[in-house]
Amino acid sequence: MDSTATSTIVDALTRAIVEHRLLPGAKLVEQTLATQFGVSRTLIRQALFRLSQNRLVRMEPARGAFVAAPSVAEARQVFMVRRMLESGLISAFVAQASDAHIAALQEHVALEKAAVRRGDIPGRTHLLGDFHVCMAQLLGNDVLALILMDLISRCALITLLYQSGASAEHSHEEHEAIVRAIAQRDGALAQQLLEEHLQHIEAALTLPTPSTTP
Amino acid sequence: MDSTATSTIVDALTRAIVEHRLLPGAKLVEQTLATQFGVSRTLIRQALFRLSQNRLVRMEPARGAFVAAPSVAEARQVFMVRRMLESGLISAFVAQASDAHIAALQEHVALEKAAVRRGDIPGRTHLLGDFHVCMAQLLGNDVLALILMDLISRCALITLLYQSGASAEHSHEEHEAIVRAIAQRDGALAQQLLEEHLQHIEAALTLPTPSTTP
DNA sequence: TAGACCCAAACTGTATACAGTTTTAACGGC
DNA sequence: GCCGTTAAAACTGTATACAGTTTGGGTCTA
Repeated sequence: MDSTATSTIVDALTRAIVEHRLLPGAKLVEQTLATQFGVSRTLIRQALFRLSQNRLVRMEPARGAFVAAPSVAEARQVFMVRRMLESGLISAFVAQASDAHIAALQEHVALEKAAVRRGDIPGRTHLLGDFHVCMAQLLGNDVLALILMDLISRCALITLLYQSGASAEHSHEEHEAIVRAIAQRDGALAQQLLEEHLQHIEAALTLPTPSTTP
Repeated sequence: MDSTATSTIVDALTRAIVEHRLLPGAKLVEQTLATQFGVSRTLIRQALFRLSQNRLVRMEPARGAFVAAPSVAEARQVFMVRRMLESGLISAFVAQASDAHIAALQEHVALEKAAVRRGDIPGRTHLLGDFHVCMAQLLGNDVLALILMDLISRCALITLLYQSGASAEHSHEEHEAIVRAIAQRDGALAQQLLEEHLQHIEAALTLPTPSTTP
């Protein structure tokens, strides 16, 4: 594996979920997806199993697969893990990154700015999350990058459920500040800004809106 | 999902790999496993897919599933992530844990001692790894616990490949020291001991032994 | 009219069948 | 005796079939 057929389906469904085209709680009927993708239920099931390991979908025995709706408790746990990983990551990055790595990160933030400016919501959602993965990849730590990718995908669901939108520009500005601190090789400041950044995101999810929970 | 039939197979194979009854590089033939477990290939494939997401098995297209043999580079990445997670975990644990939580951890270390004393190699391998997961569970952070569980399973493969055994007693003693520091609510000492503990484990894998790599 | 029961349609869970690839081993040439 | 070729056996990848469960509606009764 993984025979890329399954991976294609996983990627398509992941994008659909992360970009909020499939909403939490939505049922994912296997036969429907199978005909949509032009494959048999076998491959759809494989994809759904993978997504359920990422916690992007939840599978109930004999009832089927649903887009996950993380609880507030789970959301707090995800953010706690992100803080642990990313505060370690950013100090390692400041310590080890070359000028080229920093330039790549600045390039990424420029892409963010463009997406935010042109109102490209799916694009900016993706880029704002990928910022954090980017550092791990530039450091060459694929293990960390994959774990962060999963956590950030889950955060896309979390922000959809609990966050009162319009914080995209804010996140982007904080990314810019973090990169400036990195470029000045100020590890302590970068770490502090990042932790504040994550706390800002998490602070917005205090209110469990009873809207999309069936 | 997950219909427990698959989970049973996943757990059995995970134990077999982590306890070194299935060695890195070993081929996992689907039909053979299917007859052994008394199910069809369908469920075996589901289990193998899940294990390949945990990086305990590696799947090659059209060639099949093999017990994973992590590279030294991957091993270092795993340990880096573990350091990030566990240093944050232990300081949170010291800050938040109740006396009952600490007692539970002491209980766990006592189980370790018993397993080490009676030479129960599978048992001690499992318990020594679970020590780290235990703290996350006691803290109530299931997200963290699951991630750590995966990482520690991979470490079982890594130590088998690169470590010159007989460090089990050493690991156990370090666990005891860590728990003592926690019981005294000395967060800084506990964190320092834990980081030294992880560095001791990682330090043993400098030499890529060319034995089990086919 | 409201509620309980029952049946049919839909869906999931598992097994099996079939196609395509890889592996293995036998055979013939050098 | 050794290596390249080839054919058969074995194995993986995908689709389909079948059994068991859930779901929704319709009817009958109070």
